[in-house]
Amino acid sequence: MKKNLTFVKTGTMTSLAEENYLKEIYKLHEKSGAMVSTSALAETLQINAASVTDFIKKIAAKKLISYEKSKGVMLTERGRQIALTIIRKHRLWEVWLVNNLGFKWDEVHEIAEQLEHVVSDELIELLDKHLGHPKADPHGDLIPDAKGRFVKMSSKPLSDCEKKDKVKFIGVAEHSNSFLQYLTRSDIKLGDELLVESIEEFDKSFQVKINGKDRKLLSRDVVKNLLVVLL
Amino acid sequence: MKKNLTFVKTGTMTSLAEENYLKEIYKLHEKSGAMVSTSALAETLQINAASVTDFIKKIAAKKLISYEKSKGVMLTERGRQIALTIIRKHRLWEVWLVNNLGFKWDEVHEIAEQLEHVVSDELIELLDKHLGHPKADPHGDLIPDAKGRFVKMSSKPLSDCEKKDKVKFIGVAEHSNSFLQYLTRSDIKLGDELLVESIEEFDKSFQVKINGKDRKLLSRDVVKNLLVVLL
DNA sequence: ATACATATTTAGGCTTACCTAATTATAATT
DNA sequence: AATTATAATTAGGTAAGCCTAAATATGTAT
Repeated sequence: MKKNLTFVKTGTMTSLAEENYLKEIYKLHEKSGAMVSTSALAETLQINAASVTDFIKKIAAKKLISYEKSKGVMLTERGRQIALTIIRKHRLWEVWLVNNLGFKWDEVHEIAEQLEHVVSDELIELLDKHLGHPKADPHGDLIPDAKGRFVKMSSKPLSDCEKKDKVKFIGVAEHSNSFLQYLTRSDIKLGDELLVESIEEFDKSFQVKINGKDRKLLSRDVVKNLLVVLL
Repeated sequence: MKKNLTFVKTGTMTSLAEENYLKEIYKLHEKSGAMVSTSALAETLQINAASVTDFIKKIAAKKLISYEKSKGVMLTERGRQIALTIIRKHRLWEVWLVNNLGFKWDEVHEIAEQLEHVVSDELIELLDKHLGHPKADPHGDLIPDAKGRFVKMSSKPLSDCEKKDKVKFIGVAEHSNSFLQYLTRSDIKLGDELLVESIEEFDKSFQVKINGKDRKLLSRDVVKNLLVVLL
């Protein structure tokens, strides 16, 4: 069998491009709950909308997504399973990069985007074992198991909390480096305990006490993106 | 800047195909010491010779190799540095796969062939550190440092040894799974001490004592592919 | 309901990295 | 030196994934 040095895998295999499309469709669907539009996909993938239309027609023909012309796309069960496999790999690699190699949580995304495409079931299961079967990545995003199942956690944005609520910070809704770096600079880490001391009516900013020590003022944009569970 | 989901990197970047060509040219040159022929490259890369001719013209134009029509190719210094970077990454990943994840030495090549193309200088240096700056991979192949330098070891095939020589087995010249698995089954491991007890004149097979315990008969094909250093 | 803006698709092209078949070099043999 | 075998190259294609520009839907505001 001939090799293919460009990683455009043949036959029943999923190509790099396919994997990325499916992953982004999954993530966009998670956010909106609705069908995913061509333009939304084009935006996150940084690919021309016309090219996206082309491509989704191809993967629709492969039954990885269902496609209604001019209306958007949805993953089929097969497409969803592939997407979840990629997400599982991405998040496991992120755990490894942070916990074992010493990267910071705002440095791992790009590298994990490459590692997530490495093909080897045995590798990913051994990696999972090596890491101690983590349930979440360094940003608090849940890691699906080998069958694509999550341990569903009922977190909500801190912005949905009320005065006097005591919560645990378990994830971020926004993954931009600038936000992650803001949190690092502010010394706010996953697992921290937050007590809502007051909410400013005018701008909806939160005064919180962190781990019973530091008091901090968090803007609306910040509290909307901190995912917490009530304690 | 637009992304490229197919990993055909643009501009000054090296594409996957380029990296593989450069790596194989390096390895073939190491073996033969001479210019690398189109057909030899076609053979190891499992790519049609006509395609190879095409491709080497492209990377010659980029000054990664020097190419003399119908005579073969050689790496330029720049090409050599890229090849060594890929080899460094490949071997570091192999160490990780075997030492940290528990793979066997005959199971890691394919996976490392994928991992070697992940692009991140910081990743590879942290991996190197994490592994304790290993000097060789699980097959005894030396790992170049970040600048492409080797700690040159003067090993030779066991077949070049004489009766009564006491040597240490430090690498393999042949990397096929069947050979690696043969060694595993025969319980011959890197680091073992071998004493040449006798050499059969007729078929050049070796009678050796391993670690002062087991006595084994090794065929000419085997002893030619065991790399050793005199003790 | 019509007009306008925005989103989507169609049509036609391009590049990378491959292929086969045909041609031309090079090397080996008589 | 001429023949033959082998290796290398040229010529002409292909598929995957992208692009731009033009055409067509869809949704919104009047």
